Amino acid sequence: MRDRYALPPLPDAENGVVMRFAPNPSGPLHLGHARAAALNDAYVRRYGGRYILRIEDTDPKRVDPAAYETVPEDIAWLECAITETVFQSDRLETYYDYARRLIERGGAYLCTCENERFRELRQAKRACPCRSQETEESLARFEAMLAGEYAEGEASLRVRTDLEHPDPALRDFPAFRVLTSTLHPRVDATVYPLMNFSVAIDDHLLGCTHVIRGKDHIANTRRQQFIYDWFGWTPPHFRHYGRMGIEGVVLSTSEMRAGIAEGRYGGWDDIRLGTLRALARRGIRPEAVKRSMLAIGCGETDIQYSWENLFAENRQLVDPEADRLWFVPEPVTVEVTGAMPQVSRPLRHPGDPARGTRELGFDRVVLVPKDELDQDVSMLRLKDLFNVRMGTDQDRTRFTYAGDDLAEARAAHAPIVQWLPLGATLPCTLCRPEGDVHGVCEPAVAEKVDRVIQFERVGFVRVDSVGPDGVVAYLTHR
RNA sequence: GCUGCUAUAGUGUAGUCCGGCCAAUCAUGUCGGCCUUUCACGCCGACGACUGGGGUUCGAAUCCCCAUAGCAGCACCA
Repeated sequence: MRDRYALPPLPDAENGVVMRFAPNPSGPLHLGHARAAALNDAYVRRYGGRYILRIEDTDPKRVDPAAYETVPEDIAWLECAITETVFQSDRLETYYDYARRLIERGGAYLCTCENERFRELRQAKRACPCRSQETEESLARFEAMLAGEYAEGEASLRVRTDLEHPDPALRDFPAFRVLTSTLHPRVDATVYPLMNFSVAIDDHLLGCTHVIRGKDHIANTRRQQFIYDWFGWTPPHFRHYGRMGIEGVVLSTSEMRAGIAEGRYGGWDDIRLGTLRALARRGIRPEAVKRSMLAIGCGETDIQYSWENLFAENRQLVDPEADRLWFVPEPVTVEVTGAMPQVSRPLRHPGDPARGTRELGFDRVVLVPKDELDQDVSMLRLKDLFNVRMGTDQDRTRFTYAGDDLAEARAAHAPIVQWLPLGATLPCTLCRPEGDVHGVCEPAVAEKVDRVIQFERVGFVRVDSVGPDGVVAYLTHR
């Protein structure tokens, strides 16, 4: 039987691979990044080799300095087997050097045409005047560009491709531009390579054998091919997967940033966001994220992924480990008559009795979920305690002890309900994407900060914090 | 508009290269049942798809053509 997480084999991979995950440091990583990171990671683990984290920070306008911290953190959380980290901003001299070599080979020229003018010419499949310049002149003008003799927008180094190419996007695309209006947080530069140039140079120099990335890069792959051709290099094997959306979630860093700035979201780990930090905060395991991404694979079809699939992966991981505890949402105080004080000892985990029990003392008054009282039943089973008959006394619900026999409760189709003693509880807020629920929980929940537990009959939650106002927990999923 | 890619159940996915073993795989979901002092887990069962139309062929999810739909690119972003 086929492994659900198995990926198709890669060509020429038998002797190991060199792959890379190359994000733009513009913010924390999200599910979209996770797909690329997980796919590449899985192949490196399968074939052995190197896995490069390459920070693509050649556009200072798109660099968020904080991301130099958050991106490696996020990738570590995802447990990807990164073997080395490379910053493109450290490699500017290398790119300049290869630019000179490309010019010498006749593969690039320095263009000083106005943008709009160039676009018109390109559309018409016509060469711009700069295209015919001598190699020497291109070289000299490129040095002048590096020396700061051109202002922003005045010059760019273009790769000589094919003016007749049916796709105008591939005709003489730019490789370098001048950028002085925005300072780079890490380096002092005025000339930056464009993505297609730095990526082609780096993939070759770092020895990348296979590249897996989104299909939004298909045109870039063709552009990069021209660079490989000029240098006589063999390109890596490429594979492009389709666009992925997730129901109800924004996977755009800029949109998330705007939402945070406007106060619509509490931060990058707001549980309504698709960032890895938000998933972590909800109690989604990195392994569940990776498995989901591997199950999706690298098909070229666009997909609308469903949370259900991710949740199912996570539930499988979390269920055997999560201790069971009780949370009573919207608690109602009810007096129980006819029963002696006693101690109930529910199991910490029904599948693993060895983990022991916790103690809940019953003494006349209990807190039960409000919703349970609205049901059209006359009998209730207080879980791990006894049966009660529901009655009312002056508009208030009252319980009367109705025996210990579980079979009787089943026969009467009595709901089995979690409860808590009046005294020994902690206030608890359960945060869900649809809104918060207030209630009380067992005091033992306070020992579970940062862990995923199951609130029985409610769902899995991650205990986020314990403060003076009680416990804050996030609903992971049911 | 131009250039290109893709199209299997509610969702994701296998099968498509090399046509028959596919009345189409697996997971998830929904419903029902069993188990159970949780509405969880586990187990059993049911539901549910080859975008449409032509063609080639003894035979098409698979090959060809057309249509339709979606997506990507057409940035001095990555």
